Amino acid sequence: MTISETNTIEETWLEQLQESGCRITSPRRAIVSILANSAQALEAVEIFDLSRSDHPRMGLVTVYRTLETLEQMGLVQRVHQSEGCHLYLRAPQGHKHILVCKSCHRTDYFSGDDLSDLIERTSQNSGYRIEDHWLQFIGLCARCKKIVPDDEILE
Amino acid sequence: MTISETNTIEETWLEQLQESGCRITSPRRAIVSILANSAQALEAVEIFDLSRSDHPRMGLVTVYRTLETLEQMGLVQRVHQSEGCHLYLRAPQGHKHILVCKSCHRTDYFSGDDLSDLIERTSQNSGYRIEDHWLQFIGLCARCKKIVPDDEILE
DNA sequence: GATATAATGAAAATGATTATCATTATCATT
DNA sequence: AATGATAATGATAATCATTTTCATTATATC
Repeated sequence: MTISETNTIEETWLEQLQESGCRITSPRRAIVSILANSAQALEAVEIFDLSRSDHPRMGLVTVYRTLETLEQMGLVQRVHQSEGCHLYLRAPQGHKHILVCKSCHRTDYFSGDDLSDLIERTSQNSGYRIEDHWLQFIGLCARCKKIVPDDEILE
Repeated sequence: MTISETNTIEETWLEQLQESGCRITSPRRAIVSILANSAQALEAVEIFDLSRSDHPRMGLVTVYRTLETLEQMGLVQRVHQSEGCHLYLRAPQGHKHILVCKSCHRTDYFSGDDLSDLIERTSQNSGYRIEDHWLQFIGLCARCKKIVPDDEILE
């Protein structure tokens, strides 16, 4: 009897790291594990704090370095905030756009837009070579919406 | 014979500042003058440097404070960059989206999209209350495109 | 198991932005 | 035009996120 192996995201990431010539180290395992399993966009320092429960010797610098590596490999993407630091999020397959809760940093994806026409048109009109775009919605998720009632003024 | 007064953006901004209960000071004049006349999104420190040619005693802190005031009044908007600091730009009338040159920070506006349907649909599907959105195109303007040829790999 | 070297983490540096606070300048009032 | 209340300024220091440096440690290969 063969036990069927379920490849978790985590394992896949570690394999990809290895294939890119990176060594598999325990700090990397810890960081990968957190990011691969979080539905929430996290700050570097949050990853640092979470990882230290299992891995007390973790350095914040290692978190930043690993994030950089994972981002370059396309496994993690940054989420931009209008203020403060970046958030980091497991990247979805294919290019999707993000919906971020500004209160709890929960993140969901949405699609259904197609910007390619607009990009084409805009680059023709402007003469720019458009290389990248951001489309990000910011708001309150269903849960946080309840805590902060509708009629309350938010800034 | 009456001389017709042309209200420059600059004068309009100063009036608006005054109407909001702010005092008109010479550092503010200098900062307003730079921002009202720039077609380019500027860093705080660039505004600082530019202003000191006329106003050598300018403080960087004053630049930040004035930017905050002008942003709150809707006269200036921030341009987000994936790395580094914010850029600040004279806000267009009405909500338009921005096209930023990542080389020279020249900025143009584009419109022609309508996200309201997508926002409506997405907020229904997700349960989020969407309060804000960013749509920003990043690339090379016509001028910088020439300097960096098409076939060169950019990162 | 030994070895080359990639990765780590402690400490310090950096760069953008914000807070503090004594001094200065503006503007409404005399 | 001078006065005075106080808004604004700017020098300095603080903060916060991130990066650099470098001696030490751990990994994958021989």
